[in-house]
Amino acid sequence: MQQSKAERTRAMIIERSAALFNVKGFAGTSLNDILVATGLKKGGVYGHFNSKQDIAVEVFNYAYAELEKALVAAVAKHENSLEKLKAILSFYQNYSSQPTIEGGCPILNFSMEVDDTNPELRKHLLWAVNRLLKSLTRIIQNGQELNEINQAVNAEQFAVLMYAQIEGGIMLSKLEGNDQKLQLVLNLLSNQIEQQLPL
Amino acid sequence: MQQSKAERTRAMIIERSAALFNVKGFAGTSLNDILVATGLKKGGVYGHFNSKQDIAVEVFNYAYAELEKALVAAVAKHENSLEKLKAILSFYQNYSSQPTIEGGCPILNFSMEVDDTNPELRKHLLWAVNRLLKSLTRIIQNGQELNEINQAVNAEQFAVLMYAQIEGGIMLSKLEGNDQKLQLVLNLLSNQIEQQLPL
DNA sequence: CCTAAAAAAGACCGTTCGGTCTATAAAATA
DNA sequence: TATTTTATAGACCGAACGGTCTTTTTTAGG
Repeated sequence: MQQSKAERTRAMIIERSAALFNVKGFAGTSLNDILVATGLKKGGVYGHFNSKQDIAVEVFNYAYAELEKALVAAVAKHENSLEKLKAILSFYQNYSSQPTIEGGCPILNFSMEVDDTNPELRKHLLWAVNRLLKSLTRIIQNGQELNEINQAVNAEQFAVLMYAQIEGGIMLSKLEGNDQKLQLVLNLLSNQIEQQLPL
Repeated sequence: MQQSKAERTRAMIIERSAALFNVKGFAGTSLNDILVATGLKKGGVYGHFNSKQDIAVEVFNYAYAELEKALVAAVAKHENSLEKLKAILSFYQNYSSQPTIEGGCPILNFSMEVDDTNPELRKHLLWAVNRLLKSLTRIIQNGQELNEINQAVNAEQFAVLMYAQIEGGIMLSKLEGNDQKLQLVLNLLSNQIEQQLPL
């Protein structure tokens, strides 16, 4: 047994709490919700964390890591840069019905509540969104270096556009309760990729 | 004095509470926040509303109405359909620095918290987002009827794309604390309009 | 198996939560 | 201006909030 009991319990608390925060938000998730989800009592939880805020930070980091892991896995299956970008779209095709964490995109969910009110969590959000945008930009830039993608394209701009569209699509789908709008946005994005990126 | 005291006070409560809910969210806004913002005591507020939930619903309707009013005013200045669409982009250029209600787009803000947990408020959100998308679609369709916009364009699809991009841009700008990303998205959207919509 | 260390239980804390109700104050009407 | 109606204050409620601390239980090492 490599992992200590404490480490396992701590990880369990984060995993079980992730869906709570992602669905109900920071203010909407109570300590009692966490106790119910984990089966622990207050003493058991506060032995591993100092505050609800601390749990939320760890939960976001975990939720983002899961998202990134899934994205990296989807992208890694392909060699060609355009295929990599398409793989990201494919990943999001199933996303609203099978998100990595219940409730949908953690960046979107956390950012709407947190930006104005919670500077610590905001730091982590900024880190995550920049990391995602940089990875996206890098895929496009690599494609340009390998002569798979048109040099005239502004990689950073296209990455932002792509990301904004996906998040907007997720928001609409979440609100409407079906993935219709997200599928539409992803299809249109796929067209944009095919029309604008190739040499 | 046409408006009764009650009507004025009720309106005042909604207006003063709008920024609270829009910034801190439903769960994050307490009754006490509302009392401080309005200068009233509980008796004074609960004489006009039955619950915090009721206030939130009225606040959202008010916030959406303000947004729509501003959008309609911006669009009405132009005759040409393409100009109308560009006017919407211009409106959002100043949006993150000067939103109609503090906190940014009420649809985005409310939808992220509410969809999973608050069916009554969700109804109003769906109504608002559909109304906005229909108006956008209608502008494009009118442009097609007047031979200002290419018939080959799918009006509904373009409206969704445009809306998703704008909301995604707002989200990024809100998170980053500056309107850089929103400006970028709006510029790219402007290019898309110029390249795809004309005859 | 025994014991020291670690983890979890659960009682307890003050505060704040959303909401109710009665008494008072203010506004509208006659 | 007198009176009735309406609006607001403010005390009050039980429940839930996030968080602390002592005691008990469990885990792990010798």
